[in-house]
Amino acid sequence: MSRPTIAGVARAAGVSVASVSRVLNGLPATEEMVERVQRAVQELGYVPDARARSLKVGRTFQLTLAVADVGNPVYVTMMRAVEEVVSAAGYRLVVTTTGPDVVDEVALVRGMARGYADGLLISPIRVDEDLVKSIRECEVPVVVAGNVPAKAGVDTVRANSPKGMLLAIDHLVAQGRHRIAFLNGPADTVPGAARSKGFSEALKAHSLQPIALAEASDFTFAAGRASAPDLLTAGGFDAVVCANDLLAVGLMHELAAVGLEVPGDVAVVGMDDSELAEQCFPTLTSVNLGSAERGRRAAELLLARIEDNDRTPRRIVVQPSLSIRRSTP
Amino acid sequence: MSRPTIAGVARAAGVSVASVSRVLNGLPATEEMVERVQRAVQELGYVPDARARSLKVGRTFQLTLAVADVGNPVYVTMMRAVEEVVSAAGYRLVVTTTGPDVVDEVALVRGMARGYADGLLISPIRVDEDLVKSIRECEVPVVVAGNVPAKAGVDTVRANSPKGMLLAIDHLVAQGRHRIAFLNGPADTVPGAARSKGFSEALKAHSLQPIALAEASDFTFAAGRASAPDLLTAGGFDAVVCANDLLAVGLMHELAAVGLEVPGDVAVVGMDDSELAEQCFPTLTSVNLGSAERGRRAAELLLARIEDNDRTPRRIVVQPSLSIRRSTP
DNA sequence: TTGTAAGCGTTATCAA
DNA sequence: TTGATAACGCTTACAA
Repeated sequence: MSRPTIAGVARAAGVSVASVSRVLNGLPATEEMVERVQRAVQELGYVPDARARSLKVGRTFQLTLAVADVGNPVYVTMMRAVEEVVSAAGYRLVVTTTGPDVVDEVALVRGMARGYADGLLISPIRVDEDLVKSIRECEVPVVVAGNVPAKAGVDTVRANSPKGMLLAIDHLVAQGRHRIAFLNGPADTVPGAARSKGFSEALKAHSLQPIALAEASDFTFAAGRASAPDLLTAGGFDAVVCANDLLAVGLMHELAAVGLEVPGDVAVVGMDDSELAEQCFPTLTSVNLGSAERGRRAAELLLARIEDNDRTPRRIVVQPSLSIRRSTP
Repeated sequence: MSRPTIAGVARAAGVSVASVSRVLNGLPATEEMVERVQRAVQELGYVPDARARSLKVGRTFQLTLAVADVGNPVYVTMMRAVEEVVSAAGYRLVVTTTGPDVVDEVALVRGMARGYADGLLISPIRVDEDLVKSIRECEVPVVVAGNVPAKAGVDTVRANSPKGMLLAIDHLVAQGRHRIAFLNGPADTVPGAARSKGFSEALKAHSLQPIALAEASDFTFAAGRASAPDLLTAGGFDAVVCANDLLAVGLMHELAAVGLEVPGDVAVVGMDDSELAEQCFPTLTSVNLGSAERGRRAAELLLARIEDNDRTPRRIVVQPSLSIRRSTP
């Protein structure tokens, strides 16, 4: 009643285990051999053990995608793109969640040495020395979807937040909005820092001063709502740029609650251009930071590095575009 | 430069591999032994290989959660609950996507025999004989979050859709809405069939006739939008119950597009009470089918079955509640 | 308490 | 072409 092994199949078929293995792996064998083995496999319902196999061949044909928060729709977009690429290449994709803490990210990267997968695609939200070190020392190829220092010596695919921010500001200014506020996520995160820098630069490019700034405790809907008062007490803005779509939607709810119309009184721009941007109301103008393309490119880099671990690390930057919807005039 | 093994550690520490293994697993050893081993482990940066370990001990300490669509926010809720329970029990959770096809589900269940994980928690969207068979024959414990026939002999945790539907209709009727339409997902899915049945029963309980019916091609936002015309051409309704939140939000967009106000002209009720129900505008009254609790209970059942595979299968039904928000009067 | 050695279920090398 | 057998890296009797 216990699971059949290759030995069981061999016995049932009256052949050696080596022959069973060969047939299963499509190596040369007589027709009769193939026939006998396949029948035994059928009868016993034999399925090869992936652990034993990978222990021997040194590959698992699994890839891990690690994201900070499965509830963030931007990761959904990325996941779908990654899944498509890796499954086409014959790999299984497994997704794990790291949570917002860098120590969990480090633990995950270190844990890859346990042989769970042939490669890791990670989108870290916070980065420190430890993480860079663990990535550099990781036993399996790692590709980072995000921004880590070049010295990490790892393939990266990242967005161009500053450019994206500029697109947002350009658009708002073109629509006559000059009193622009900014709702950022935590500034101690990689995206938070990038957005902040981008916002300052973009305003400067237009010789504008920021009207109000707020920093949410997280890149979530709830945090977006919670930081709305910080913006509202400052007041005086006719547009808000938000560091991601969840924050933007959270903010829009609070704006509605105090009777401010979007886009009439306040224009709102999100970032990520996730599925949520189309689902919310009014639909959200959002900076497309290329999450699908980043996912795709990152997956391709990972596959390439698995093929050849000696290639020099590439650092790809995906250019943003603006998806204009109803939350801006 | 290649990955250190337990033999390498043993050599470096000048002890046997067995001693290294013992120290690593916290078995009795002299203080000096512990000291020497730990130093060697540190120096070499040794991390035990999970494949080899699990091949030997027969457990992976991984659990797989399989969902149909990572983009559906109801799974986010469930995932979070499952993650919490299993990680507290010392398991790693890996998430895989099956897609909408039953053949992929079957392939996944069959594939579990490869030893990827110690258990599978699956939320199948379509169920057929093959799937039931593959679940019954699965080499590792399986818990189904959803509805499969009792003869499958498997632990299940399911929602009470009909009861949930009744809550929705009760609420609408109490608010004076009697011309109720229904936007279902595919009727050939498990949830689709359950919702359909529930809707009919609930209307009957109130001696009402359905005003309009539509069946979306999928449980997605896009499908919800696409089926709105089916409802709108029928017309004559003052409320719509939708089979899930994504469909409801998709519909609400189309209602707005033709100038119908929610809830003024049309009340809308969703199901799942996912994060999206709070994020959309107006916020969505939604039937809470207990996805968090279902996830939690399912995870507990899975852990219990891993402990003792001889326990008789349980079939848990989680009761629904109604989360009233702004989309109903 | 520690070491030796036999597996776990595969694949790959080598003879036959 | 096929079969015996040695790994892969670990845990665990069993012996010392």
